[in-house]
Amino acid sequence: MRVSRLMLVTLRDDPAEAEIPSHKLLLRAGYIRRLAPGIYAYLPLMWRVLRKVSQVVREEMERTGALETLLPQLQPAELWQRSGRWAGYTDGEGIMFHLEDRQGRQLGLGPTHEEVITALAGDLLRSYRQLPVNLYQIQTKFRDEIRPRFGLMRGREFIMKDAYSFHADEDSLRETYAAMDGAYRRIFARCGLRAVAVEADSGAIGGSASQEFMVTAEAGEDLILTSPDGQYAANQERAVSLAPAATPLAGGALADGQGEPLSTPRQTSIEALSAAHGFLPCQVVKVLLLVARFEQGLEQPVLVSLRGDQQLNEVKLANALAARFGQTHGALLALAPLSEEGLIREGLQCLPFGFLGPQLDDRVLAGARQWQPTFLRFRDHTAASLETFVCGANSPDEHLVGATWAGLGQNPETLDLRSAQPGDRCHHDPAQTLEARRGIEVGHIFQLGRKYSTAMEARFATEAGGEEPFWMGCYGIGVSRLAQAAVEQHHDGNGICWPLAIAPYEVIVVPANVADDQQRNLAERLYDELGNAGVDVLLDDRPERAGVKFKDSELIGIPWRVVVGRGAADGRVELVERQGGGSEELAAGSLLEQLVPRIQAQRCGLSEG
RNA sequence: CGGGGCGUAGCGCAGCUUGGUAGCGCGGAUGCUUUGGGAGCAUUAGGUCGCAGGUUCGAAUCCUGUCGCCCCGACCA
Repeated sequence: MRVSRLMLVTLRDDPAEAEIPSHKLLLRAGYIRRLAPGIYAYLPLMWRVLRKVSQVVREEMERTGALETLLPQLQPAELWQRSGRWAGYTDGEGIMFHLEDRQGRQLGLGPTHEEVITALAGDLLRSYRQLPVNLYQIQTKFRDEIRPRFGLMRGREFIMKDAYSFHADEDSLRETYAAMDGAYRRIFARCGLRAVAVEADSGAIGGSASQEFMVTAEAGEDLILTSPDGQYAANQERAVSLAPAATPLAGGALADGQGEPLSTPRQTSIEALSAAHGFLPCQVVKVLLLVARFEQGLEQPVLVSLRGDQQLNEVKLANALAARFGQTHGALLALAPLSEEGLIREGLQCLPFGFLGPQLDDRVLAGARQWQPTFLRFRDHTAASLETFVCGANSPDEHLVGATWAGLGQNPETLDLRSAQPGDRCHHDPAQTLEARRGIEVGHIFQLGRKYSTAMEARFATEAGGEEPFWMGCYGIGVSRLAQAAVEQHHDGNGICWPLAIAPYEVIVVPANVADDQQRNLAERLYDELGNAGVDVLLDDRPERAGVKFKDSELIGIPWRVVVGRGAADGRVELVERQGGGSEELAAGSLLEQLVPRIQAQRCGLSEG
């Protein structure tokens, strides 16, 4: 391809709309253009990158025996009602774009394809003899993100590879899950990305085991916690750890564990309380009130007790709530702090926020309009294991000292509800402490189990002659996100440094001065030879000054540059590697034998081949 | 939705406080010079100042409303 014909429009200034390096660079280098928030045009260079990434994905999926397919993006609501996800995905903060056709039928624009594929599988897969099957597709997905941002990182329209596997039993599912784990590691390595596999929360997709693949980068939206020995890595949403030990409260239990009142005027925060009376935050039990709203109308107040120095992990709490009520009340639609406005709306008295204790009486909810009249009570292990503690007295400006769980007459269900923090000790080896890194989630694999196949009555005939729902797995890769993550991980002050395996072109031939016949002719000849050797090659034939062409070639990130300049008369050219900027002069005649083997090696990315 | 910010030429911005009829850099076009690190000179095209009201002799500038976009939080490949 000739650069003069490439519709290349590069920008000298950073566009105001972009914040992170990869987003700025993709805009500046002419890879993408924004059409609306979260909606981008992939310009010709970007499309080549996306096709290369897709090709790597395809090859590795095919290698595991997966079948490529292409499923409808326009999906009937009825299908989603059968799985029970229509309401959760369209109401409230649902992310599915949905619409009504002229017949008044409800349709959704596919954010994911579990429903469609499960319906198909139920139709086509009749016998255990046909299993296992793994189907995948690469296509545009639609999600009405609350806040699209960072270019392709979180778009409302994006390219995703999604795969769905069907199995006769759980062992077969685990086998495919492991095969996908391996395929994913190869895909990211081949694309030249340093990625970390971490334990993850299953989120709205549901299911049991799940693992995310994170490209480590400063701009990552996720916080991941890893142990230095590499044995443990998890998304913070999911991470577990050992909390620091608590210091026993001096004085022990007071008033038979009911605690002695302590005047604590305006000391509404743990910090103020501790500072005023010489307590440590780990000696205090703090109480958080929330309200959980479920699909079928249930609004359940929740009282969570945590040790004062710990943070609530809302994902863990949401999972506990979904596990308890999902069957009977549908999806958890919202989980929000119980607020003063909420109390007023319910016609209830205001509560002494800042002075709440776990013994808060259910009577404060009596007469509520929508809410259930009793709290669902949980406590974190760290709070449960305190022998004696300080807590709110449930009246303004008063706390209790020397309280015990028995003394307060409380014994709420004990769960892991705390957020693991960097510096915490690890479960597998308390000598290891968690380290924090930021990551961009580029892949996620799930063992779904039988959630969808049961809901949608997708069954197969077993060897014994019975009928059972399929065991299912699903496996996603954000293809467009991966491409941008590659830029985030591979750039410098001059622009993008594409890993060669996914670069739009592998080599750019730059005649320093196209007005010079010798330079132009030699450049043309090398361009032809490289093309004939199967190399993706660009020729910068624009009548620009050399400096402009060098800058552009670096900005757009072509891995190799062949400069045909002053040396052209003697048949000499300069070979420059984008990554690192190393350059060498060599005879034009030996360019192919020097360069082609290196390109072939780099096409394998970080992997051995 | 809550909190912050911004809408002026294709892109990046100034002008607004203190109203006087729109400017700078980059980019585009033409010509000459230059030619290995985003060239110089000259000429030139391009803007209902987001939109709608209002105040005023006069509004990019002041007032009211409205729309859009960006950033921080909840969502996720």
